[in-house]
Amino acid sequence: MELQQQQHQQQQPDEDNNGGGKGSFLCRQTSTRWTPTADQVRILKELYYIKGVRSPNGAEIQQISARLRKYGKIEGKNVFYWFQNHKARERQKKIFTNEVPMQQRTAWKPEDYYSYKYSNRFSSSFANTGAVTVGQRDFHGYGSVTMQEKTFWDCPVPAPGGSNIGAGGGSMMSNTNYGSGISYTVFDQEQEADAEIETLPLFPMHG
Amino acid sequence: MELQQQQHQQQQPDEDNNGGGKGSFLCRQTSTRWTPTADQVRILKELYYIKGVRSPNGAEIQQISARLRKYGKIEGKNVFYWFQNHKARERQKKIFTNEVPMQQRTAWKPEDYYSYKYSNRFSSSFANTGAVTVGQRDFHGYGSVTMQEKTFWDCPVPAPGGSNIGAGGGSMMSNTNYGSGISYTVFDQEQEADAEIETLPLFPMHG
DNA sequence: ACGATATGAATGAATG
DNA sequence: CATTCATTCATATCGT
Repeated sequence: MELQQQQHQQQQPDEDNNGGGKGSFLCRQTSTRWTPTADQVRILKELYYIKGVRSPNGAEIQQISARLRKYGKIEGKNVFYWFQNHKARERQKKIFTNEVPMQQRTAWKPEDYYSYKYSNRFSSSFANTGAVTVGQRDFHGYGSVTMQEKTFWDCPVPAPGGSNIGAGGGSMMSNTNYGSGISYTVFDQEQEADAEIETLPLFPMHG
Repeated sequence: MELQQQQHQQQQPDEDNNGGGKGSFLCRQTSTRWTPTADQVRILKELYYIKGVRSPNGAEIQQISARLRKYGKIEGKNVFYWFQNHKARERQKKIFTNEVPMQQRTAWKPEDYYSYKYSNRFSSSFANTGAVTVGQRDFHGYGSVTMQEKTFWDCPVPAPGGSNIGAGGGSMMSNTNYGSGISYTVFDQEQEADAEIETLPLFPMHG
C-alpha cells in the first residue's frame, strides 16, 4: 500500500447520473455503491480529523453532502455511512492491535496530538487552511483521535512481539458549541472549480 | 475445478520475514501484504472448520494472532481479514455451487458471479417528487427484509448560510444528545445548493 | 512473460 | 455503536 494511490475512483465532479432511474442498459457500469472522489475523501477527513466531526446529525450531513456534491455525486447517506465507518474502523483497529482498555476518556492533553506517528514519509503536515472557527459539538473524547492516516491498522509491529502503535494526535476541538449553527465555513474555499487536484495528500491513503 | 486451490506460498515458517530488528531496508511498512505461512493457514483453518470460529472478536483475534505469531509475522488485522474473507468466500462458493444447476460448473468465470446478487433493499433509482413523504414503505420481498423508512440523512436543510430560525435543520443538538435528536420540522423545503435534484432517493433506514 | 486464480486488504452499506 | 455482509482493488503465486 504505501503510496500506491489506487483503488477505484474517478468520477470527478462530472455528472454521472447513474441513478437516473431508467433501466440502465444492462450495463453494470452503474456501480451501485458510492465511490468517493479524492476530493471528497479529503474533505471528509478534514472534517473528521481537523474539525472533529464524528457523528454529524441530519442537518450537518446535508451540508456536508451538499459541499461534497461539488466534487461528485453523493447522497446524504454516503456521508452518514462514511462517518460511521470511519469511526468504527478507527476504533476497531485499536482493538485488534492491542486491546488497550480504552478509557481515560478524560481530557486529552496537547501532547496527545504530537504523539509521533509511525515513520512515514507523509506526516500530517496538512496545510492548515487557516481553519479557525470550529464549532462542533459531539464530544469524542477517547483520548486518541488518531490522526494518522493512510488507512487503519497498517503499520506492522516494529519489534518482535512488541506492542506498537502510538496512536496519533488528534485534532478536535470539541468545544461544546451549543445552538450555534454549524460553522462549516472554516475552510470552505476549496478550489471550487477544482483547478488541479492537489494530490498532495495530507492523508496519503486513498481512502 | 474442484479445489486445486490454495497453498501456494511457503515463506519461511520461521523468521519473521521482515520487520525484524535489523530490517534489511525494510522500513516500508507492509510493502508486501501478509502472506500466511503454511502453519498459520493450517491453524486458521482448524479454528475455522474445527472450532467453528467465524468472526472472532477483538480478544480472540489478539489471541489467535499471538499464537500464529510463532509461525511468522502477523498482525491482528490479518486474522480479522482472514476470517472475513474466508467466510465470505466460502459463502460465495456455496452459492455458486448450489444456486447453479450442478452441471456445467466445469469452469465458471468470475463473470458468472454477477448473476446472483440480490437486490438492495431500497433502490435509489427513482427521483422523488420532492414531497416530504415520510414513511416510505418499500417492497420487500425477501423474508426478513427490514422495513425501512425515510431517515434523517436526507432531510433538507434550510438555507445555506441563512439564519435558520427555528425549524429547519439548524443543527443544534447538544453533544450529549443521544439518539438522533433530529428536530428539524418539516416546513417547506427548498433545494439548497445545486439546483439539480437528481434522484434524491428515499433512504432506507434502520429504525 | 502473461494471464488466471487465490486471497489479502479496504471500505461502502446494512443490520442489530 | 458494534458487527457483519458485499464488493472491489491489489498482488502473490502458479500454470502454461
